[in-house]
Amino acid sequence: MRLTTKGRYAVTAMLDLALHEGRGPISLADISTRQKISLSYLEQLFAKLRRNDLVKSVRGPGGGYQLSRSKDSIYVVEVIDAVNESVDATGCNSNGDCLDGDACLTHHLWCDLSSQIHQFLSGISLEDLVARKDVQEVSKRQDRAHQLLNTIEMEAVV
Amino acid sequence: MRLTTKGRYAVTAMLDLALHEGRGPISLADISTRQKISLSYLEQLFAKLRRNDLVKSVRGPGGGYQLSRSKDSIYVVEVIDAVNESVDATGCNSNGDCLDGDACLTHHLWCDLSSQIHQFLSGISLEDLVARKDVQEVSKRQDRAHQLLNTIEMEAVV
DNA sequence: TCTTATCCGACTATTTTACTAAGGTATATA
DNA sequence: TATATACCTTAGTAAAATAGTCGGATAAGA
Repeated sequence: MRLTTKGRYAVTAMLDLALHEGRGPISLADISTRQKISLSYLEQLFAKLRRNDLVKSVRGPGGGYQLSRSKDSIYVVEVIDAVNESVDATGCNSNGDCLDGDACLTHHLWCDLSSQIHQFLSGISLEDLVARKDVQEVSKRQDRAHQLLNTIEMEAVV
Repeated sequence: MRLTTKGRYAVTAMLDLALHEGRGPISLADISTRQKISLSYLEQLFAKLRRNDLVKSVRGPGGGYQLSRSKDSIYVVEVIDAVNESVDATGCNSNGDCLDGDACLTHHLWCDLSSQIHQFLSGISLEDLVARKDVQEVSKRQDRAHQLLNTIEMEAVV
């Protein structure tokens, strides 16, 4: 089992989409600056998210990504699964063949832990996260910083 | 956060100790054959377990390792911690400085997940595991195989 | 003193992570 | 139709971690 920046980035990016829903597609460039995630890395992650039907894309200028379903029906566990970060804590993908085809001493313990984690993460939707106060506060801060950056850019052009 | 064979090996080895308690120290060679874990790798893991006061060692022939406390006061989470496998799911060690010194959008989610996992694993002692039916069955199977191996070895010597 | 076993440090192959680079493709707008 | 935007794809890569191996030192019982 691993839970690293890959899965965290994916969930963060999906939450960013959920937070900025309703104003048309969101570009990866926007997510990249807001969440400080490398653009090309985001592209790789979104390729997987798209293949797993979690987002849909719009090409061309003004394009970007949108959630493919309503945010109350997308669960954190799906996002993590989509980028290949398994939530399985066993060494045998829960097959029970961890020690020469048989279960190892601690097989059931890791099974229990896995279902524990799975249950937790499959109980939290993007909607749930959007509704959280701490998320809203962080998001507000990020939006302010983002707008400020845009303003400076515009002035530079002029 | 990661939970790989390192942590699983450590817990498995500690459980092996707990299961064979009472007949003096258990050698790593025994654990190695029973649990199919490389002896040198076990040595590395037990160095850490010893430094964390989870086991005590007896050198020389007939020596080996014993639990340093009673098995009902050693919890799975301690064993995993001892071999440096963090149960923390955040990217900032729960410091909240994941994004330029501030919390990232999903910081609190990973905090919640971490405490969820921590709570689960700190609620399970070696005693609890020893008492489990599935553990006892696997252990019996392993002991039979182990004794058979010893018998064959003795005959080879003769 | 020989054997058994813990101790200890250094070394290594393999895998994964978290990227970067370098292109190509589709489409809205001027 | 030109062009800029933004998605899409593949390939490569530095750094870190994993899962070991190897060689030898130390301690204690037979």
